[in-house]
Amino acid sequence: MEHQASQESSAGKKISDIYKTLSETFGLQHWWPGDTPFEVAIGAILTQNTNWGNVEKAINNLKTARSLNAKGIYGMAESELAVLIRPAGYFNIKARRVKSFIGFLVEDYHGSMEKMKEEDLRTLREKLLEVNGIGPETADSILLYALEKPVFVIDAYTRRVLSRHGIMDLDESYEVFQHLFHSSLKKDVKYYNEYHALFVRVGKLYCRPKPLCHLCPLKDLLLVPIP
DNA sequence: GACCAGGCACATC
DNA sequence: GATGTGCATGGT
Repeated sequence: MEHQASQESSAGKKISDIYKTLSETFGLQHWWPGDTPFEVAIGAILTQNTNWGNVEKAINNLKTARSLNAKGIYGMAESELAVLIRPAGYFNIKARRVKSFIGFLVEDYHGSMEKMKEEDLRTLREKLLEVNGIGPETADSILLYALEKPVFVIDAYTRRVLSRHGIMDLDESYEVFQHLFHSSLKKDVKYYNEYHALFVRVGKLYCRPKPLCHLCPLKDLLLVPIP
């Protein structure tokens, strides 16, 4: 028990150190790109396993069609939506997922992200996870970036960075990764927002499947040999 | 042409 | 519970 606690706090310190180095290196990230909570939520679904540049094209198509709102998408055929979001890839799957989310938004919150924001956090997260096409990362992205709830988002880059530092196993569960952040850091929306954005920034540059650790600003914090 | 991208659901063992 | 597979466009 004592051993576990000291392990956890040492991992916790590394979590704080990594944030410090990343923020000093890269500065503010200004995430999430999106004009409204609704746009951020749709973007969270569209960006699943997809480059953000492609998502922007899809979002722009929705804007041009004056359909980037709950009513617009609710009244649209799934096939029509698929055509608009085509650049985001997996367009048939994502059209269904966006439709599922809109259905939930309309039925439970009258189509209002403001109303959704008033929901109890734990309840809302569970309900989001029930929606087809919304898994833990998408749910938490919506909670943090659209609704400003203090929930840490775990993504592929976060997993890779932590596993390469020997802090976590790559295939550890989402919840275990998330718990490490929740237990180590002050529960603060701006902090969580910035930290996750920094993971994506450093990950894109240096922590891809083929890593460039020798160039990474985190290399001095590595406690394991550089691959 | 290969590799990668801010995942998820579903089938199967 | 672990592991494998389909989904698809567009940039490097």
